[in-house]
Amino acid sequence: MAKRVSHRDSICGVARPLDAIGDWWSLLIVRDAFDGLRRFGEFQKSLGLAKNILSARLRNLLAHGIMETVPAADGSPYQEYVLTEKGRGLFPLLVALRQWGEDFFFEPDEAHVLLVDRKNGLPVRRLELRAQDGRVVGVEDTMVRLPSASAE
Amino acid sequence: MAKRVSHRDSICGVARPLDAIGDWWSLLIVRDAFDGLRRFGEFQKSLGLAKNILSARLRNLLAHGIMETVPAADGSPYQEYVLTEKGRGLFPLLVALRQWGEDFFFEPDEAHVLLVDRKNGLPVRRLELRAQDGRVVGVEDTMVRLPSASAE
DNA sequence: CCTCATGGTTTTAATTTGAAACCATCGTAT
DNA sequence: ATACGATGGTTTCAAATTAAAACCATGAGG
Repeated sequence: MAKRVSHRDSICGVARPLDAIGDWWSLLIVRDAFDGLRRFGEFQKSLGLAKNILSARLRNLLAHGIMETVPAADGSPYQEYVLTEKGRGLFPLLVALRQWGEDFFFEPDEAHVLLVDRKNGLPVRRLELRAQDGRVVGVEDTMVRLPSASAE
Repeated sequence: MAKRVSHRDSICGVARPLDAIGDWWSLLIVRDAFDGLRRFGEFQKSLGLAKNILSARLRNLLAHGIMETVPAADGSPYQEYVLTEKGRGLFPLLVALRQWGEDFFFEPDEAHVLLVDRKNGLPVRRLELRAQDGRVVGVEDTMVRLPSASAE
């Protein structure tokens, strides 16, 4: 599961997380978890993937501390899979993925699910990256800075 | 390359984009492209992946309209790979991934690259999702709404 | 007990990945 | 012209991963 990571990536902040969720299914499992799914069978039914693969993915998500198992819930003797704090931290990423998908993978008039404010049912705004002073910044306004103390 | 997508996913807005960038390398290529890399050899050197794999990934990114080739630049007879509008649309997603990585994949004192405001060198703020009225909303404040007209 | 539902693991085949070798094109020096 | 190195790939083949299906374990209900 763990892939070798090149030099630059060890401190890059992008490659490391990809090791945890960088495959097709893991993010979909997390999304389903956000939608309230908890049981092995629910995930399998929703995603339609082989049970061994789901098993492996859940194991990986558990190993990375993105999900955890909780003993019961409705009295059944099985366990449930729920997001940890770390897993819930993926919310902005999923929103970003969803908004990108809406922008470029659907026809303007094509129906798709919408992320809405639970309070009033209105769609949420677009994600915006802001600088310390509050300016909205895009790619061209930012740069990456390497850590001052040269590690490695 | 194209994976079968279950019913719910066809309109979900998350699964579709994953088909385009849902593997380990593609996002790293895009990140490198944001960092200014353009040439086949540059990507290969930076990422340290096999040439055939890089070739396949670039082909896929081209096919999905995330990158495009431009004929020259510095006079050399080769082509360069640059992000399209669609590709640049991945910026928020990469920021989200990076911020999640910073939060959970590095020790508090561990060195890592930082995304900073080009204007003054200060780190950017965290991504925040806001409702129409400007409230910052989290997972629990939102829900997904299926399209009213039942498609399929 | 027998049987069913749930939640997996094992087995086996197909696909994907990766390393290395090979090849094509252009620019340059001879 | 022609050898040669740099760049940008493709082909080949072994190894790892994924997927489908069969199998197994546990507890609940009859």
